[in-house]
Amino acid sequence: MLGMLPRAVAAPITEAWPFAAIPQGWTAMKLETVDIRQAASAADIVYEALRKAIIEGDLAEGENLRQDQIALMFNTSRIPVREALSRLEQNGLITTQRYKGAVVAGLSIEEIEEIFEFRALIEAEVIRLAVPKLTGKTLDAARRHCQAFDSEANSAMWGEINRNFHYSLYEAARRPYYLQIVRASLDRIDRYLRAQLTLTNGMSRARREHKGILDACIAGDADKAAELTRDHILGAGRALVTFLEETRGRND
Amino acid sequence: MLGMLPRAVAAPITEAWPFAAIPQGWTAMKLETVDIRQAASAADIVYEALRKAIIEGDLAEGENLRQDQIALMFNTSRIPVREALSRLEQNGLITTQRYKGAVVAGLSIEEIEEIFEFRALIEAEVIRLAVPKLTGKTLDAARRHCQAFDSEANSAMWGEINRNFHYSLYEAARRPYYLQIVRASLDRIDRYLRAQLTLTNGMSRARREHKGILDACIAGDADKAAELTRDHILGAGRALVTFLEETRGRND
DNA sequence: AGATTGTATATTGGATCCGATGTTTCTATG
DNA sequence: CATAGAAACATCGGATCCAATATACAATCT
Repeated sequence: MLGMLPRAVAAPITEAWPFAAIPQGWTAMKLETVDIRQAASAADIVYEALRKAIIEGDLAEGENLRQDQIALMFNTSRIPVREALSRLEQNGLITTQRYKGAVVAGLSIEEIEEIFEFRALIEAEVIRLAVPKLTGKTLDAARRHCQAFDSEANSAMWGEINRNFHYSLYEAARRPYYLQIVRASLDRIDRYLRAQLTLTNGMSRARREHKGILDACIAGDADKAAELTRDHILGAGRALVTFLEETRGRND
Repeated sequence: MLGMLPRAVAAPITEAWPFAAIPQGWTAMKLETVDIRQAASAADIVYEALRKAIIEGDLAEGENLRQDQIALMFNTSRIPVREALSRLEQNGLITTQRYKGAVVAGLSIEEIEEIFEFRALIEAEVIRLAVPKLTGKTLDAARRHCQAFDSEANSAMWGEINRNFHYSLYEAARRPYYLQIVRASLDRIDRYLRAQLTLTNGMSRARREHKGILDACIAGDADKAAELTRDHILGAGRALVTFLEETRGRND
């Protein structure tokens, strides 16, 4: 499996990670979180690692991304790094300027509001399509993910658990294109959500609403599950916006 | 303006285009269709040109895309070409395999159905949001695009006119993220739509439905405009699917 | 002193070269 | 003559080198 990749890139997985070469603030990025076996090229690894680091908030908004530094980190040349950065820009996660470099993209409050509105529309529809196709197995998985909220104390994992819960239900809709869009939308705002969830106590409400959605799914009530999902997302969006308005000014 | 770009890439615009270097079947691709001034790099130009060629059907489904051939076409090296191909793959327009190359991605009938269903959901909502914000100016523009259907005999232009009509209304919603998604969705299925429109006489119905949507917009009836848009897209999807089922088998 | 210009450094985008691997063709042998 | 193995060819991903440009800072002029 690993042999499929250039050795220089795969090496950090098994050997010691060259932390000394990493610029300040970068040590939090862990390559172990990237599934090497699914990567076809070094650019895939760099892309996935950077994407994770951005959506998890390890790379702060506005942080400079220097090609040669990243190349050094991944023990590769700048070519795969550029390809990864180009893809990240395509997805709106970073912005680049010629001869000046790339920075992690920030979102204005208006943009965040739009994305939540959009997510509410899509995800409500996805769950409506999913409910009639739910099996006992997928419901069990959703139940487990729902309970994982209660047992997980590490707030850094909440974002991941949140995704797992929703996706476990969404998968049943068998709409890969919808899910791809949902994933991209969540990527954009995930780090803001994580910050808000850990700093405020928005988790208790999320737990309650998740239980409600799950119950509607178990009852087979597609319309109710859709409405609850819609309210859940819009409510989370409103909470996030008020949180951000306190943190930063209205114009940002 | 042009000076912002490496000379070798910008050259074909003003000087003679090296058609001799282009492999067979490629002469239909015209660089003039790409707005050079908005491109920050050669990769942007290659990306836009290939994207246009794919969505307009100039590059057939399954067609091989060789890096060095494309690089020859654009009078550049393979590096920007690879970046462009990587971005196209991210958007699902092509698929690549190591050491084997890239091919224009094809969609199964199920995937096409899903995308139309998705578009109906999003675009209906976009027009619902747009109607209250429509001004006389944007309505005039939409009216002009709607009439352009009647006067345009060149069927190759219908796809472009269709986009212009819908987008002129959608813009008023002031939802850039929605529009970005709409654009990406349309990119995926546009070439199939174009083929179907020119080979069947689906244009008359499209004309009629466009007029209905426009009238609802003029009347300020957001719900009706949304419903008509939804029906318009779903109807076009059904027509396309039956067309494709006749052309190819159900499994493809 | 402040503004302006010139130079050194940093950083990006692109070209060329190289190694790895898939594909095709040709030859040798049963 | 058919088939298996080898060799030539094609193609891709990555590394290294080079050109263009932005920024920072020092030197110079008013």
